[in-house]
Amino acid sequence: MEAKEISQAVIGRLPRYFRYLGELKDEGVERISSHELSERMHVTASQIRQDFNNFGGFGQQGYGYNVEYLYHEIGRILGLDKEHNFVIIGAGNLGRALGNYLNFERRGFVFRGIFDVDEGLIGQEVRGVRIRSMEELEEFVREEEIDIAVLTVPKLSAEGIVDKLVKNGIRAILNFAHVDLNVPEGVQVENVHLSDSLMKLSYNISRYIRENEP
Amino acid sequence: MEAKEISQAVIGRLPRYFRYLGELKDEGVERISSHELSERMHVTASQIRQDFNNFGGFGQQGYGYNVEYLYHEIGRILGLDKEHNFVIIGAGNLGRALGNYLNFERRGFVFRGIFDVDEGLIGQEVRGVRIRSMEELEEFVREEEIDIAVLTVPKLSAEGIVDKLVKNGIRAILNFAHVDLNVPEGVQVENVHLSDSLMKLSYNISRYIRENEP
DNA sequence: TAGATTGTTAATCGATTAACAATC
DNA sequence: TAGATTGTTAATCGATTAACAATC
Repeated sequence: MEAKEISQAVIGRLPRYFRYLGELKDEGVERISSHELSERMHVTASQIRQDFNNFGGFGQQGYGYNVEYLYHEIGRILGLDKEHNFVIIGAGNLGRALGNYLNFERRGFVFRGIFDVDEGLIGQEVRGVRIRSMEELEEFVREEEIDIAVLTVPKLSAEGIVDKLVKNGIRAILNFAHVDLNVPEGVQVENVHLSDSLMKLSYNISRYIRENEP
Repeated sequence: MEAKEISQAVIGRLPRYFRYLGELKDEGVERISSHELSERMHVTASQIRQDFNNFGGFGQQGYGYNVEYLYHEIGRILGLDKEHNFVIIGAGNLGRALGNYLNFERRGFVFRGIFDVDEGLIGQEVRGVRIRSMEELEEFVREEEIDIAVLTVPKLSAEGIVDKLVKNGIRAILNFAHVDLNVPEGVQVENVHLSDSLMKLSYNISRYIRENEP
């Protein structure tokens, strides 16, 4: 069924569908047509139907989609029915904030460990998880079957840490370090480059001013 | 010169070019061809030339591109030659961490204020900036000519705050709240939806396992 | 000048939208 | 059954890549 390659453009839209369907579910909505959903999400009904049909038919002609069922199915497609153990590497301001913020246990993401090189931080706790020495990282990732590493370290140390993670079986990295990571295929990377986001905003501000406030 | 509309796909690549050119500059590299840059960045030389040519010819036949000049020009295109005042709204863990982390003064992004509803936080400082009451937000944005708001508040309060920001002339929002913001055209939004990023990783992990570890 | 490499046009590829027959 | 809406094929649009003449 799920044989042919799905484009990342489609994957990138799944979490948003999942969020809207969750809201509909909470509102007690039982069924929804691609047209109604398209109005709510500001995308075309055609795209919605194409996207869903990448994974097989979830709807019913003349009826639409059952919200509860579709919500559940998209969650399953996203792999949210499985648990994912994650660690945070770098217990600076951002790393500790994410430890408190990434509270996605109900989505199956379990915060298992946090690491830093700074002796002063080691032993402190973040949401009940003890900050460990970087020395323990490799064994921990291997033994505790960590899938995902959230990387909040300076760019210069990133590459070395990534090598260690890869060597010990990491499957994915959420990268906040401002470098492009080199990983073998099979290791997934999502970059969160906040300065890039700010620069895009800056460009679009300038463009808007140039075009509309001459 | 910069008349025709540039696609967001191109804009999205500019910060990365900017970063690589900055590195080349720091390495003392004087000139680079689209082919050399393509090898370094793992994109096609053709795309590089097309992208740059959206903004006019920066290169020279038979020579390539002057690194220093191109770096400077892309910075200018991104609007980094202008100052952008920003505030952070929500002084929770994430907001405070970003106050310390978004240290982009040298890129022209100036941290001017941080706001929260929590009486206990008001008066504390984040990188020398005092946490203010949300009551002061509207006047501050208006009087201090704030361009950019970094939004780290619970999703339920996001929409109300966005209205206030828009009313007082905000130009762009970096949105960490897990909702789609409704803004008039002319207000730029970049979303940083960390749970969406985790879900994409989850999907790609599942897919890789399904296809390669049957 | 000869060689290199851009700027730019043309070809290809992929993603989005439109249309409609199938069917609930 | 008639009406509604999907699933899917076809048409369009836009973005990427290839090719090459222009030119430094």
